[in-house]
Amino acid sequence: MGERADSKRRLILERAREVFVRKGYRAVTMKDIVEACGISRGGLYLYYPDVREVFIAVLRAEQPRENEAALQRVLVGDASVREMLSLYLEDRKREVLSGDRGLARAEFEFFSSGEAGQEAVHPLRARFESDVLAVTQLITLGVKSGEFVSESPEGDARSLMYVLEGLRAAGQTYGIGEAEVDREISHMLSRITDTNQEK
Amino acid sequence: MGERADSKRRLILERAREVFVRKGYRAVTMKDIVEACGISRGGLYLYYPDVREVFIAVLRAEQPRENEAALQRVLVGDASVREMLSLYLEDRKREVLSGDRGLARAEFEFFSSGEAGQEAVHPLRARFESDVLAVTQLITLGVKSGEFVSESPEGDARSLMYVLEGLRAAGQTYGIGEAEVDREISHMLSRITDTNQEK
Amino acid sequence: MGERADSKRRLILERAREVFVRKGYRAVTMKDIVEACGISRGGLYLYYPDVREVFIAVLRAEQPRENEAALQRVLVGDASVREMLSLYLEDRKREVLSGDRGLARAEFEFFSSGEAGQEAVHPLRARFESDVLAVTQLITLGVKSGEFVSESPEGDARSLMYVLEGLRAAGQTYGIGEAEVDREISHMLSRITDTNQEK
Amino acid sequence: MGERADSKRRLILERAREVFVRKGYRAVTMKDIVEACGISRGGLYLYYPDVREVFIAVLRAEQPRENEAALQRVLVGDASVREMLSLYLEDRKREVLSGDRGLARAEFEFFSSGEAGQEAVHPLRARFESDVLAVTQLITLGVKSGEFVSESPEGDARSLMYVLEGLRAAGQTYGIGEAEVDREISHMLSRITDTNQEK
DNA sequence: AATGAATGAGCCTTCATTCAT
DNA sequence: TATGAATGAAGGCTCATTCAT
Repeated sequence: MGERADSKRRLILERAREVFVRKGYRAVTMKDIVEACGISRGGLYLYYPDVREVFIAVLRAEQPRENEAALQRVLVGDASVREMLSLYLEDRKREVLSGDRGLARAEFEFFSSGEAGQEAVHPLRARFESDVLAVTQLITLGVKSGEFVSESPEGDARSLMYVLEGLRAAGQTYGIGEAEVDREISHMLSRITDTNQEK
Repeated sequence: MGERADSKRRLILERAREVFVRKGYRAVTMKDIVEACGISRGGLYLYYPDVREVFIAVLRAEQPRENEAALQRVLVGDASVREMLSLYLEDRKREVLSGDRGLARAEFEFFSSGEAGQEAVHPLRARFESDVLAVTQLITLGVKSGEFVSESPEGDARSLMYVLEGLRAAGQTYGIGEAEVDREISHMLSRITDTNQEK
Repeated sequence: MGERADSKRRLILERAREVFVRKGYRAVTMKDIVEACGISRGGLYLYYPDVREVFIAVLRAEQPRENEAALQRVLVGDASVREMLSLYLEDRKREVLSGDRGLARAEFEFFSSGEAGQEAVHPLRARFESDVLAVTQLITLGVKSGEFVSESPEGDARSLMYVLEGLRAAGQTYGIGEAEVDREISHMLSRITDTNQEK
Repeated sequence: MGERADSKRRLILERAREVFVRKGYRAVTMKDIVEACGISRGGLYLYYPDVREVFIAVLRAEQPRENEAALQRVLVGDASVREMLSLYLEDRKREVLSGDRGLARAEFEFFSSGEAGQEAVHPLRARFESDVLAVTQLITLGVKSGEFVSESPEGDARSLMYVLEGLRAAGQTYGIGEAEVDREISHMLSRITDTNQEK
């Protein structure tokens, strides 16, 4: 029961995820998902009543992936704080630049189309806040070690995150070049970097 | 002929614009547009072959409106530079908080859905750059008048714009409160206002 | 416009009527109607949004046919009152015995399935009352001419009608033979015919 | 085996009966029955191959219930013949007026939809004839006791039954009020009631 | 015997698009 | 130019029915 059904659910979510990554949210039909899963029309309806529910399930399944990502991605390793932040930002930069925005586009379409009820609102904000927290901690560590200068680590972290968010949005709409991303990141970093470290 | 056709085109674009504002891009059908315009199905096809072309035309018609907007919106008046920036930011804040993003949502859906060829890529970027320019000029003015402190007016303007972009994106997805918008804007402004900042 | 649309509507109702006669109400699909009309799927939806509406329209179109029927069917001719009543009863008898109950079955399914709102409730009762009235008048005439004996023409007419209704119902469910119909009709008639009855 | 199977069959028929009472015949799906029984899809198919067979089985199980009903309901008690007939008619009146027609609606749909083969035709006719018989006996008794006047007890019984059938049919389609039912019953009764008893 | 996951046929409904007028 | 009736493809959804376990 649970066994089989669970693995089927996993299969569906996995394949559906690929579809959402490829086509966004609005353009996805039950038929698309059915075909991606290699199951029958009725078979899919056995698990999810419509595209919306599939997407919400995909979002939910995404959370673990994300949660683990944020802090772990940043804090692991014996690198210096500066290097850790750089690594994190490299990651985000790649995300911004690559067409592979993962679910980002689908999420955006989903949330901006009013189909999102309340249930599905959390994951994205959770991810954002989790990243803010991670970066805040990094900056705090950096301030202690003398690598960074910040009167408000959380404020600076949050601004940085919003800039990244803005870069992502810009990248998704009108496209953005590596140079511009680098420039923005440098500019934001320069604010929390002791002027004497900057070379 | 040209006369008549032009005014018909204008009518279509005007009504279609309202539809796009209301429903975004993907959800809009030729039928929606036809009904909004009060013309016949065939009549619409006489001017535009599909939704995409209507939208592109709407975008093009939008540009003048935008271009005029940015600088004018900011530089008009005999207020102090500081007040002018505040006014502009108030504007953007309202935009972020209200669901009414004008064509923004439709544009986003359009550009992020791969349906945009090359032809129409400009408008959003153009608007962004136009705003960057306006704010850069404001900051430069402010530096001259001693109201602002900035080593790189354009860099600071751009960062500010990206934060606004990020706030908008966040607002569109998981929602955002006035307090948070205020906090972000204040934080960014404090960089170019606080005399002690850079030293 | 009206011209063309009206004739199309008439075509649809005519063909749909045949379908309802053949299959009743519940079993009829939009597809059935579409095929019976020889038009396209979308074409039907242009005129009626679902089976229910088609049926209601069929019912409405039926009324004139019916109204004209009742009295006319009975009172026309220069036959004696007795003969006129006999003719009418022959008619009903044929109706009871033949499987061809016209729309009766469909109407029954429609009204007994709760899908009938208020709008369409009238036709069946209207027809019944119209028939009651006709028969009442006949009996009254007969009493005057000395052919019939009745203390309450309307009461007798109504009872007769209910018996016919019962015969029809019986015929529709478990079937009924000509002999039984004849027997019932005779029995009811004997009440208003036999001079010795009431004494 | 037989044991277990029989009780399972009984369970199914019991629950299925409720479904048919509620939804009629045509609207009932195997799924409805499965859910009402709380058994598995496959489980139901083990006993009945389709809705039709379930319904026929329900009908068959209904007969005992009915047969016992008619005569018993009427002849039991030490009331006068007149009172016994009144009781029976009260019963029927309630049946006509209440929306709760038991299986009547489903039966009607079943028989009038051509899905009834020959096998299942009996129950309804059997019930009708059984009622005719009971009322015939009552009238005969009444004639003997001087309470009723009838030249043909069976003929009068049968007419009365058809009127009841007609009332039921009318009630099911266009609705009928208590006054009208009373009026009809009185009218029919007045025929077999000695004029001098009518006060 | 019993289960319930899976299948696929069938009907519903909406639109983009065409075309005769 | 303009109309809007008509078409048919596309996708949604529900069940009857089967079958491996």
